[in-house]
Amino acid sequence: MANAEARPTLADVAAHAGVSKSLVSLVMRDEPGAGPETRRRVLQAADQLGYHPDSRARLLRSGRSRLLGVVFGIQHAFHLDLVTALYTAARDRGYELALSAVTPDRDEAEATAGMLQDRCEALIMCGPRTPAAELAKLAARLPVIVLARNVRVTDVIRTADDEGLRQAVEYLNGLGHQRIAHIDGGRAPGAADRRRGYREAMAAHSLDTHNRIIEGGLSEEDGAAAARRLLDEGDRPTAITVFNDRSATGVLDVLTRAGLRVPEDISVVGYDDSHLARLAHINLTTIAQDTTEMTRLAVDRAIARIDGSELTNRALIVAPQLIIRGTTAPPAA
Amino acid sequence: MANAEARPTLADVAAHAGVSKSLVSLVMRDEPGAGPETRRRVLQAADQLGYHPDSRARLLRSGRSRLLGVVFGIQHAFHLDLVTALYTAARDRGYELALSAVTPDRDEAEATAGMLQDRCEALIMCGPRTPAAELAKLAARLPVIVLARNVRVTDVIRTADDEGLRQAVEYLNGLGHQRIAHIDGGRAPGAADRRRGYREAMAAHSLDTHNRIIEGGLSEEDGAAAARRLLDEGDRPTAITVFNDRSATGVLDVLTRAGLRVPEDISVVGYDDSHLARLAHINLTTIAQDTTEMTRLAVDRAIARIDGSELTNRALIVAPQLIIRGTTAPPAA
DNA sequence: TTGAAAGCGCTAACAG
DNA sequence: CTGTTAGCGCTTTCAA
Repeated sequence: MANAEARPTLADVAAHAGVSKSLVSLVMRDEPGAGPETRRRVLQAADQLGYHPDSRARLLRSGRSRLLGVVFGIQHAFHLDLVTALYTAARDRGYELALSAVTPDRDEAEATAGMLQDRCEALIMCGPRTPAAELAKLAARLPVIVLARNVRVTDVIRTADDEGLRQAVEYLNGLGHQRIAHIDGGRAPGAADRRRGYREAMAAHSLDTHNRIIEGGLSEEDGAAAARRLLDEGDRPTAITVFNDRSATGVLDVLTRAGLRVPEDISVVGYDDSHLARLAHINLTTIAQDTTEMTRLAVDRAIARIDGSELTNRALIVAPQLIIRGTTAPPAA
Repeated sequence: MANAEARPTLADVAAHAGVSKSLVSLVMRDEPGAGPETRRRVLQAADQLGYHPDSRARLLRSGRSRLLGVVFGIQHAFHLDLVTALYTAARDRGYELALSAVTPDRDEAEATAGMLQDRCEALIMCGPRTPAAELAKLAARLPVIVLARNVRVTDVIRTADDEGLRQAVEYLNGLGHQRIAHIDGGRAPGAADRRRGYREAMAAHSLDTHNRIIEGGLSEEDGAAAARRLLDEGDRPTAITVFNDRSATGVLDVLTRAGLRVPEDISVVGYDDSHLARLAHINLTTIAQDTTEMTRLAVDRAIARIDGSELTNRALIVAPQLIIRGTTAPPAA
């Protein structure tokens, strides 16, 4: 239990096996260049001593870490989906992830600074709120890939959020809805594009007069508060598009408690297709962001930058997809 | 953008400032032993070159990383609360966190192995499902602290889960409830203790005949499914205690959809006091686990082990606390 | 207050 | 196939 005895080193193993350090190094990395008998002896010695290579020394020497830093918000359901997919994407390309969370007590600057210490080869930031100027400074130090936010100063992988809201509005209008409201995301990344998509789609279908944007946010409470305001105001819409699934959950709850049936009395469309939306008891119609594709692109782009490729196309836009579930239906006659 | 130019090193800064590496080293670490003028020159040189110390080399040399590894489930709301609090607790003691997530595509063994590479000085595991024998092996390599699970082979910080359920049952019985059911957590860490606490409390209040344990789990869907079964069976209880808040959310939803009013028709008590429970629109009565205290103890214990203290008391048990919110009331007359 | 030198544990050349 | 020799970038003695 008291693992006080200093950890064995390469040299210890070499001595124990009666070979040179180089051989041990080769064997530990599974590189060719050592005889089978030597290999066996080395592995046995390592096992006996309980040897485990020191990654810091290894990385210091080889100059590479094959480590991608990821900054994400621990409160954001969608970020968690991104992180989940990033692990898979990174592993497929032979990289590891170093996570740094933004929490109520740990802001984005702190989370980012933590990553820079760790000699990550690139930094992937989920929906960062850091000002563009700061991002630019960062990008001068190491490749930075921004996920799910629209900026100009770094590589960006994002969903065509305006298109997403257009799909939602078109679908609802196709069902027969006209009074379609939008509970927005305030100043959150992506919110502006989604608002614009909503407005443009309403205009395209000559529904301008029914335009109704309520200030929301990204949490359940933001959605709930906005829904309450919407109900208070009277002239209830027959359908609501919401900034994200999390906020939509709050909206659904307020509607239900107010005695409204979803979707019979009112339809609701979320955004993200986070795991929340897929839950059987929520079963939310939503606009899916393709996290698999986004994270694959993000990792590929990070690696390309690490490898020093000269790339011009800094923004990669992924198509959203409407996922029809149980919270939408034609308006009551 | 092309940050191809090799990163500046200590030596570069030293040359640029016209001093020795040692001085630069001191200055960069804010250690005493350098003249004010020298200090200024060094800092200026570092700034000009855009120098940032290489933590790998630094740690390699100084032998310490002041890094605590944390393994957690990205799907578990409560783990996210723990991680949030761990960041704060670790920072207070001068340590940093290295996160490794368990995802649907990345099991606990993989998440753990990732941490071992990183030369963390100790490992904190949130509700691990790794068998005790494996945990013991791990603990032979480095100090391991287990949070929120009851095992014998490592240090453990956990809530008195049986006591938590006793509080819930007593409170409900005090309100006048007798038919109190428990939707359990199956094989999840902590589930057995909570079941036992429920049974013992029911017995203590001579409610044995009303004992009713429904198999649940830790997700919303588990709770929803269990609630459906409960409703189908008839002889509805007047109150339900649920394994955790997340599952309770699913329970609430099924009850509401079935036309039952909470708490007028039926009371619900969750567990964890995760942020879910606190949301205005959920407002769930629950048993709080004191994450602040638990993580503080976990970090303290980790550091004590790192420092080689001989400690005997391996299990630290934290008291749970009933948080009364809006999902509980006396049973209908 | 400053500098020179030795090495942390490892990998990468190169010789044998 | 194997061993020797240099360092990676930094901290840490120890002397000046």
